[in-house]
Amino acid sequence: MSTRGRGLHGHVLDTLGPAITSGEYPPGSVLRTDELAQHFEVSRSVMREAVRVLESMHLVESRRRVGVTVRPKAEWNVYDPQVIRWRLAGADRPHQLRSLTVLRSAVEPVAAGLAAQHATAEQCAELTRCALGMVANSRGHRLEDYLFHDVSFHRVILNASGNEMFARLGDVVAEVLSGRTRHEVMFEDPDPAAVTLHVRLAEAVRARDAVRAEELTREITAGALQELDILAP
Amino acid sequence: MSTRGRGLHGHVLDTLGPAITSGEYPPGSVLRTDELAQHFEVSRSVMREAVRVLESMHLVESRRRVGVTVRPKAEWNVYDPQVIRWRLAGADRPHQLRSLTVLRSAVEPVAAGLAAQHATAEQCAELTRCALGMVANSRGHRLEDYLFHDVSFHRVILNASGNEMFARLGDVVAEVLSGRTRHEVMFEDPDPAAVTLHVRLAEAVRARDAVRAEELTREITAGALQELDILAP
DNA sequence: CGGACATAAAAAGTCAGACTTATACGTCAC
DNA sequence: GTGACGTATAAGTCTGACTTTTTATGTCCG
Repeated sequence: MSTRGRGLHGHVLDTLGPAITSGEYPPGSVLRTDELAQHFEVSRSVMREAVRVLESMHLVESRRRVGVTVRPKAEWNVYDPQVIRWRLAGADRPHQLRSLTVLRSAVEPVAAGLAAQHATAEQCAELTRCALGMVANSRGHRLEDYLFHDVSFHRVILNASGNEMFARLGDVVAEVLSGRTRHEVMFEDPDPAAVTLHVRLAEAVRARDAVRAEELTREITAGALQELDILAP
Repeated sequence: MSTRGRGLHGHVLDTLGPAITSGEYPPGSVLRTDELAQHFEVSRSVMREAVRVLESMHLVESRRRVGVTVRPKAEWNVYDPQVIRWRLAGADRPHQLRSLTVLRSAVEPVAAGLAAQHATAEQCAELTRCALGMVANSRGHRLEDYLFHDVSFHRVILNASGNEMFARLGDVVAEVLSGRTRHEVMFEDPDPAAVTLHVRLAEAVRARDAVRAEELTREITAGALQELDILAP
């Protein structure tokens, strides 16, 4: 999923990216292009392309006579979906998950308010469909199906906000929600209260009630934060 | 500023990036690596590195036997600082400015609330210093100095939130604020009400009053949005 | 002993050319 | 019309030689 046959440099990135974001090469580490090329058994040209990509993510800096140095974490492009995926797959997954959930709690309520103002009839319908799907799969350990509708729901909200910056967070939200059910232990059925909130949110958007939509979303994201505190206090 | 001597491929990006984000090569356009290399008078290896970077930003997709095709705008990594800069420098600057301001209005209030809880004594002091600097330069067309303190103020808030995702938006906010005074016409001195809000926000953070900090920031960002509506309704 | 300056080495950067591989597209047979 | 097949095309890869920049070293002179 992450690396479709993007060629050799993609394969290198799949190994080197996680190695850097996981701290295996801590900030300040110096890598040599030639050595890396040998290590990965690729040509220097391929290795250079990979380094260029890492450089564009501000993960590393390449300087003559010095080598490729890993940049401090604070400078990384942490909004790059690829970086997010690498970090979620690595050691500081819990930390990253919390950061992203806080981000959600800031963005989604505002997005929902805007969605209530700008959603098309089609988007309203889709929203209702997702909410119903969540209800239908909220019992009996149908976690995968529930997740699918949950993700779709939030994607529609973000898209309907009409703000491109919000819309592009759809993948992030999907990643966070998926992780919750797939990586973290999730034996029980989803919280019925959360399901109800989604249904009411769909109604609020359809009713063009921006204030209520925003407030309901605040409750949803507050729940997500609370859930994190329970899992990893 | 954007391109420190990043080598030839950096120069190519500085031309090709804006050309794509500005719509000069609309989505679906097909470019050929060889032709581009000739056009920019660089070797294919350099051109390939540039393409890889554009690919990592999801601006283009490179496929065998087809070429390098420009991806639809909806797939671009719009959080990439480089992409943001390119777009702010191009034709849809107003649109991008609005998107970013809406993003600010979602993120900054929550960040301020967290800052009130987590700011160190040093950060509180820095915040007060910035606020005072804004006051001191709020009259007499000292726009550049005012801007400097304004940007610093918001950076400190975002950093003090303790959330890395928020912290990384410091550059974006800086870009938006700078643009407001430097690109958009800004004859008059800043709104005294806004200055007061910043002073009160610094106080709220120092007093650890998260609710008030959040509310004050909401007023600040609401003002920024309103300002946009006046300039480009 | 110490600072200025020249020198050398190291690593990234650049280029050119040959070769490989995947794939879109056209052709031909059925 | 449909399917199999061949071919042309453009990206992908590799290699080796060369250039450029930056840093470390070492020497000479004060």
